[in-house]
Parts: sequence; structure tokens; C-alpha cells
Amino acid sequence: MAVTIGDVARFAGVSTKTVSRVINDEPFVAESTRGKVVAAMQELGYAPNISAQRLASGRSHVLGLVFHSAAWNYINIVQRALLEECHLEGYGMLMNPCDIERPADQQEILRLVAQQTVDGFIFTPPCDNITSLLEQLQSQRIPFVRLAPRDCQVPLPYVAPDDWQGGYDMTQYLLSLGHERIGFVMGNPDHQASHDRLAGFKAALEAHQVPFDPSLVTAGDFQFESGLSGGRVLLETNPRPTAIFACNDDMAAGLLAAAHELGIAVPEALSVAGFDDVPLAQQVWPSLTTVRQPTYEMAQLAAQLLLRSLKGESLETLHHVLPATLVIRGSTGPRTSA
Amino acid sequence: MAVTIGDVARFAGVSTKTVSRVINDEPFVAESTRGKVVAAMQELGYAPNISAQRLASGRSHVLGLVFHSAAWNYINIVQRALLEECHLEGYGMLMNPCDIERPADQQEILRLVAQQTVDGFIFTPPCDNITSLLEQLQSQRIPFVRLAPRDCQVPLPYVAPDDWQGGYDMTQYLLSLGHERIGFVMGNPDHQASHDRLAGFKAALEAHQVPFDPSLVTAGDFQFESGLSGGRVLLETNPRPTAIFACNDDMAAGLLAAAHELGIAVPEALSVAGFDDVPLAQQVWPSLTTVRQPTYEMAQLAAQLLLRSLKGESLETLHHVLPATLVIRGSTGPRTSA
DNA sequence: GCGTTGTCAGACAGCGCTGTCAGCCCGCTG
DNA sequence: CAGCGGGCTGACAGCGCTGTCTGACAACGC
Repeated sequence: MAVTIGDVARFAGVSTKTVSRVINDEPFVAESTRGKVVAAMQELGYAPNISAQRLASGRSHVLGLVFHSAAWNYINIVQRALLEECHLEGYGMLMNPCDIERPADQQEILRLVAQQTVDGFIFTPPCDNITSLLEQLQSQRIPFVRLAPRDCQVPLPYVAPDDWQGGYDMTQYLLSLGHERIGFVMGNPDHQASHDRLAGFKAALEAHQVPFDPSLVTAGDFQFESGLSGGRVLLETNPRPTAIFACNDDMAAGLLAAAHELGIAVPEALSVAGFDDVPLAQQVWPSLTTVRQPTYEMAQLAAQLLLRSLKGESLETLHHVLPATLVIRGSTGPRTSA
Repeated sequence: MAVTIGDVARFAGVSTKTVSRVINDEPFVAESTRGKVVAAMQELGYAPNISAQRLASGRSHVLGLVFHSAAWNYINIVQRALLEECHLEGYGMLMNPCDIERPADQQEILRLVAQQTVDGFIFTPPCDNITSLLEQLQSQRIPFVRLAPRDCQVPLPYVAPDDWQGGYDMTQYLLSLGHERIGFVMGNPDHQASHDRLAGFKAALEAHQVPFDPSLVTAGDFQFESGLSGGRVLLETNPRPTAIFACNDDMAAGLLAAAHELGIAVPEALSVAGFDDVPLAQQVWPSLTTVRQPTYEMAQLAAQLLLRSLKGESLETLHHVLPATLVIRGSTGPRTSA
């Protein structure tokens, strides 16, 4: 049926092993022989059977992306970056949904390892919280890289954005516009990012001698609805905040909706800021001032690190922190007298 | 290293073939034997090596999702549905980005087939436009199912929404609110959906004896920006349309932004309608009246059809059309005197 | 001249599983 | 009680590839 390595070998007049050498770029093949084999492969339209390669070599050439299915917007970007990197290196990518509450999902991941279906993993938040799982992978010497992880202290590789700095910069920007009563909508507390962004917020307030008022912070979970409800609460307080900083863009979009509902003009009477710079940020009105998190680049880097450690290289730098940058759009403006 | 079928067989005191039978749910295994084998697998934590299974059986147990990378919002939903179905059947899913302009991407798909990496494909628009590719797959007896395809006449399986009916229903609804000057923002003409929705729009106008005015139709490409620019054009015409129907939600969000820009109140002075009911529809303000396209269910159905035909069943019904339903939210209202 | 080293190539086993086929046992029929 | 067929099980080959080992041959130093 399909063309096999044997067909190529016969056609080129060499052994299958020699063809295999050519396929895998191994040394000790004469240029003339290599040429014949390449021509034969071309001629016959040969492509190696991956399952056979995997079985014989014991490596699957597949990366697993472990993610929690609530954060699809984010995962989307990560996925694209991984796909790109995997493609370059001839790797495949497997999607591993994983709910941190469900032990079955963790079993599934270990099963993939036992089956040799996956060579290594990328963990996205909050899945890296499952320390027992990480420990098991570590003990089985299965490499993985964490994206924006919870625990930055342990000596395991990760790539993360500078959430603290992003929170700090945005707050400083709002302060520079004259805002002092600034609301904050917290993100999902399972994500380290929520805490870091809040810490950056607090630090900037402190640096400018503006007292931190806990009553201006509402809980959220990174979803639009929690921004909407948080906005409704904050905008009923008296005096009203003149700016609100949400832990991500989805919630900031919720804030915009709440302001529209209450007839509060943005940015004239209220400035709204988000975080992440997802496409949504430009699809709401007014478009969101936000902090751009280089998600794509981070995922790309994570994939590169993983692929390198899969090739046997040991990673010289375990921890990579990428800068987050302010993106100023239409949803923020100078404070006007209340 | 890892537990193999041989280990399980030895542990259970049977042959490897019998273990294989249990794994694959084949008939002619005594209940007592099955019990012993299951217990042994459990005890040893056995999971079959997929590569070996694939090599031996000649089937990869992987589906390919062929998509164009412009439509991530849509693909996201499709992907989730496929993932779910694949998981149930023990299949994997491979993402195959495919630009209809790039022959290399088509070669890649054929390569996956040659390599036996993928057993069958789901095509999402506009990738099903590549007829030569479909023909090659067909001649190699590689099954595939098309989602919302271009050509509904050829006897190849597909699952599609009733775009015509959706366009008709929405238009009728807008007419029932008293609107007569209704703008239309066209979608990407490579997608059959754009044409069908427009046809439904026209048919509803005709049924209500409202003349169709081509000057109220602007070109678009399903992206937010084209809705924004289309809105700017349509809202400058005189007399202004009192309602605009966009071919999808992203463009409808662009319309909202254009209206906000020009200080036109929605829905008081302008009704805006979208199509698809993606999450964005509820994250803009006012939330979008739209047509819910059962994307998830369609993708699910497509996956089930593909999996069934992979199992050797012949599909009794090749074409499935699922209804689209009106979802009324805040962006539409009765026409007020101009 | 011989041993040594380096380059190149092929024979062969085996990765972990499934398909094929042969064979056993048991209950049934005539 | 022989003959038969269906339920159940195992031996064995082989899927397509790679790792290991062995060997041929040329070039080199002593």
C-alpha cells in the first residue's frame, strides 16, 4: 500500500539502514549515496511512518499542552505558538484538558507518559498547581516547562510575564492621569498572576503615597460576568472611583458594560483598564487601555526550552521573565472633577 | 521500563493475544479470563503503547482538523467538540492549519495520509474549497466530513447550519420591529455562509414587499475591522438605515463601535444584529441580538459521523442541516421615527 | 609489512502490538 | 458414540522502523 523504507532502499540500491541514516541525518553516509537515497525518496513520494519510528526509537515526538478549559482565549494563543514551534521541529502537539479538581485528568496525563504518547509537557495556569503530578513527572524524568506558574521558587523551568511590573506600570499611569480613588477587580486567586498584579497595584499606590483602600477591591475570576458584577458594586460606592483596573481584559469588558448600564461615560467620567491585551480589548467600545502580556512569545520560548531539553540539552537558565508593556487606548483619560 | 502487554499476560497467566482481545473488546473471551486480565492490567498500571497499536493495526486513531488560521474564534469551538468526541472514542486530534493559497499546506495533509498519521479529516470553511485535495483524499478512500461547506451539491458528507433560514428569521424580526431601511454587512465571500445569509436576508425583504437596496450592502471579511469600516460607511448614508444586520458577531461588534463613535444610540436610534452567537456577543455593550449557530453540536455531529465511517459503517445520511435560532438581546429595538 | 584509525555500509534483532490460523474443549445432533 | 460446530485460547509472523554490531575498505604511522 504505502511506500516503506524497504521500497526506497530497493529503489536506491542500498540497505534500509542507510535510508534510515539519511532520514535521520546521521553521519557516515557518502554524499553520492545520500543523493541517490534522497532522489529515491522524492521519486517514490516516501514519508516515514511515524508510528514505526516512535515504536523503534522509543520517543513519541509529541508535546502535551496541559490546560484548564476555562481559559480558552489564553490557551488559543499558547496553542498557536506551540503549534508553530512543534511544526518547525517535526513534533506533534496533543491537547490535554486538565481540571485541577479531577484526579482522573491527572491519571490521564500519567497514562500518556506510560504509553509513551507524549515526550514532555507545557503546563499552563492553574494546572501547575498540582504539585504531586509535577513531582511524579520529575521522578520519571519527563521534562516539562511551566507557563506563568504559581510557585516560582522551586527549581523547575518556567516562563512568566512580569505581572508585578505590569500592575505597577498601569497603576502609575492611572495615578499620573490624576486618579486617586482607583478600584481593582481581582482575578482568579488560583492564578499567581492575580496576586502579582494586585501587589504591583499596591506598590504603585504606596510609592505615590496614595492609601490603599481594601473596600475598592472586588473579587473576580477572570470571566466577563465577574467584571460586570464587580463593576456594579464598585460604581455604587460613594464617592465613586474615577478609575477601575481589572486583572484581565474580559473583566474590564464587564466593567465597560456596567458603566454603560449606569450611564457613566467612559473615559470622561470613568477610566477603565485591563490586562493581557487579548483581541477582545480592541473589539469593545471604547477600546481598552491594557497591559500587553507577550503570551505568544512566552509560549514560543517555553516550547523551545522544552524541545531543547528533549534533545538532551540541559537548560542553563531555568527561569525566564518577559516584560509586560502598557498599551494605551480609548478607555482611560484624565480625571475630571467629580 | 514501561509495562508491556507481555508483562500483563505473564501476570494473568494467559497469552498476549488474549490480553489484546480484552483491550480491544473483542468477542470470545470468557468472563473469568477477562476478569483476570483486567485485574492484572489494573495491578500493573498497564496502558497500551499507542505507537505499537498503530503500527500493528495500520490505523492511527487520530483525526485531523483542517482549518484556516484566520477564524480562531470559530475553530476554538469546533476544536472543543472534536476533542470531546475523540476522547470518548480513544482517538487523538491533530491540528492542521491550512491556507487555501498555500500548496505546501495541502502537501502536508497528503503527507499525513501517506504516513498514516491521520485516519480521517474534518474540514472547516474555507478549506473545503480546495476541490483537488478533496478529490485526492476521496480517491485514496480517506474519509472526511465538511463543516458548513461551500459546495452542498457534491455527494460528500457535510454538516451545516441553516444559514439561509437564520438570515431570513433575523430579517423578519427586524422588519417586525418596523425597520425598513436595513443595512447588511457581507461576510468573506469565500465562505458559503455569507451568500446564504444574504440570500435569506433578501428573501425576507421580498416576502414583506420591502425593496432590496444594494447600496445598503457593504463588503466585509468576518473581521471586526471590516464591521467598523462598513458601519462608518452605512451610517453616513442619507437617510440612515435604522437597523444593520452583520454577517457575523465580530463585524456586528465593529458596527457597535462605529455607532458609539458617531454618537448614535443603540438600540434607540439604531438596531444592530449579528450572527453566530460567539462569546463576544455577550461581552460588548449593548449585548448583541444574533442568530445562534449550533457550532458545537455541528462539530460534535461531524466528529461522530467521521468516527462512524472510520469504523466501516457507511453513512446513511450524507447531509445534515441543523437549525439556527434567533437570540434576542439588547442591541435591537423598535424603530423610532427618524 | 603490519597494526591502527576512520569512514562508510549492511545484517539482524526487536520495539509492543494485532491479524491469521490452528487447535482445544464442550455440548449438541443423528 | 462418532461427528460436528461454536466458544475460547495461544503460537507465530510481521507491521516499518532504528540500535547494535560486524565488516569492508582506504589512509596513515612505524
